[in-house]
Amino acid sequence: MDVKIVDVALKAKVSPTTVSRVLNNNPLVKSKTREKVLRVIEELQYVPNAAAKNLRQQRTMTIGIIVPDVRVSYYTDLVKGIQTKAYAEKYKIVICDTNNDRVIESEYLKLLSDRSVDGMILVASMLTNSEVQEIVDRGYAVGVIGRSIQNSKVLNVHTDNVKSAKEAVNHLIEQGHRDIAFLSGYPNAMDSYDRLEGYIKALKEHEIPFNPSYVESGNFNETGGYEAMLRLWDKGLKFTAVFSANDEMALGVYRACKERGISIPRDLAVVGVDNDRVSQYLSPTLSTVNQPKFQMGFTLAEKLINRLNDEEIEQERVTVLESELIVRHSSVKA
Amino acid sequence: MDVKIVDVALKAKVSPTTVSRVLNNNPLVKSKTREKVLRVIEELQYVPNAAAKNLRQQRTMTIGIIVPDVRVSYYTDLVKGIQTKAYAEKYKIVICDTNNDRVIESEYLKLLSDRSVDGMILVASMLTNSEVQEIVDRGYAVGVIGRSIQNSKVLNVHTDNVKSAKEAVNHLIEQGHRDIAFLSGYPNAMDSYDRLEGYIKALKEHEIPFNPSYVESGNFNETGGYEAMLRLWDKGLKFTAVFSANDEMALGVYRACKERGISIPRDLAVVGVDNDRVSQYLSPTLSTVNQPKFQMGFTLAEKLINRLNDEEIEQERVTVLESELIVRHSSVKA
DNA sequence: TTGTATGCGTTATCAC
DNA sequence: GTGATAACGCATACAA
Repeated sequence: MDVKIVDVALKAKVSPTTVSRVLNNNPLVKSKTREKVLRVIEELQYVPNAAAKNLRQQRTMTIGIIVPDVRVSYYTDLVKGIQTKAYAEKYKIVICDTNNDRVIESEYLKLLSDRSVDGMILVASMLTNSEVQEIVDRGYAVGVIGRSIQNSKVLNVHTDNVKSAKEAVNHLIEQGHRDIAFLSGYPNAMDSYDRLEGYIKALKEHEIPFNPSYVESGNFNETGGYEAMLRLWDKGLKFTAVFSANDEMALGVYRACKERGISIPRDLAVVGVDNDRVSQYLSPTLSTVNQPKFQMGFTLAEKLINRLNDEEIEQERVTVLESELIVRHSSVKA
Repeated sequence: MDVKIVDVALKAKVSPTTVSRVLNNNPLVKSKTREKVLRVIEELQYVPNAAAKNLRQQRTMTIGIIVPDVRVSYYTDLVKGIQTKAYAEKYKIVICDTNNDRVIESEYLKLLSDRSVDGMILVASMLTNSEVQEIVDRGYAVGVIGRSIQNSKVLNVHTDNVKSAKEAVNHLIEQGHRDIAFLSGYPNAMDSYDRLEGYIKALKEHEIPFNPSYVESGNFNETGGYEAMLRLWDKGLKFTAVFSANDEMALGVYRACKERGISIPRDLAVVGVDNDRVSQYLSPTLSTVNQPKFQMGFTLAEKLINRLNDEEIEQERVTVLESELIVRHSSVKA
């Protein structure tokens, strides 16, 4: 089988312990010995066995990430941020794609709770609080993005969704709109909830009555956004603008409009959230609230790793990053 | 620490061996014993330790995937296919994003060669043949997408790139174009090479002389495509159509055209490859060669897993799947 | 500065 | 049907 530490030890005429010390940069080793060992390691192409190391050290230097769908650029931008930090800190990442399925998500959680990861990052998770709680209780470091959690240990990074949603809706109102629909995401997603709150606040401030009929859920995905639009129209509602809780659903809005011959922004103004990569390629380009996705992932990974390295760093459990409205063509009449 | 197999054994008044048998569905166990053990496992919320299991069994039920950039939908569609099959077969996946950097890719390869995975899938790899060879020699099952490899053991899935490139260029010629530029990807990528070949063949068949000046490399990414276009124009070349070896680079073409006030398809016809998700949202919509990305990933994972389960299944080392030209608006004048 | 002995938690082998 | 024991490959406590 593979070459192992004793093979190196024998050839270098030292003990396995010494080889281990060299591998782990223990400064006690005499530099001459170190060189000799390193030479043999090179010669034999020795690579330490991960399973043995993990078992012995009770840690795997691996972070698990559970995301709804790796094809959605919002999630992959987060992943990219996470993995950039993880890589810099010598951590590996395991990615689990739940396909937007809460059952699969539960199974993955179980799968990861076999100590194959040291910590987990749950993105837009649909798990129950008690499921998350249990993982924390088992001693895993946990971070979440896109959901709230009542646990005082779970790390979290988000933007001020209430504020940015308010800004987005204010922008629409300033463009002269008063009948504004809202497409929400998963009901239990914090992001979704907060954006609804911002939407309502903006209306209130302009003394526009809030009508719940104008709110439809699109589950954060393209198809959901498409179907939500059809439902809104089928109710016979009149509205001249729509605020979509994310850009993915806005894609569905575009599709629905195309089918029904409705012109954006002439007949319908659209604003999304995320600044998804696609949004700049749409026609018209989509006005949206930029989320610092890479930075969010990076920051959360940083905190998680700090905790794993149990450095006694004073760090906030929750980080709030800045988002900003990007006005493009979908919300401004020519 | 965690509850372990002996804790279960003690509480269930059996030996660890029996617990292990229950966990691994060994039929020898008396059903009454099995039930008792399962009850205790449930009570104690026991989850077997992965590292110990991996060490003992010399396998991890994990597949490593190395991709250039998880933000690119071509790659994530492949990943989705791989992970769907892997998940069904109880395999986990580790994803490594090289950020299009061959040095990082090498490091990841090293990282994964610590037996933390049983097999690897390399996507659009920039590794040398000998690097790949070494991994194979170490006993890892290896599959590749988007590169050729001289090794008789490496699994591969691809489409007929020569044929589909020829089709795409024929389509442009049929639209009346004779001066057609070609944007290639990485020089050593098989996909890139084959698409160039198809491009040349199509020209030859229509007795259009092949001029190497019309070929520029864009390294398969948006920026590369953009810069390649500028280089082509700066050479003072005249051409009315461009065939881009993938859709990502076509995005760069769109950007360059926008900047220079060149209208697609009126002044320049464009055809890409991949049927990237973005391509249908572009304006004009992008004509492209559809690649069955999900199926490619799925199929490769299937073969890899067959090999890992060392079933003596007779299977082809190389699979060729069908691709098809999708004509949209970027290549047809109104 | 280096080496010896032990154990991490599981499963495979063999005996009962 | 079930159990005792060894071994997977490494890092650590302790000894020298």
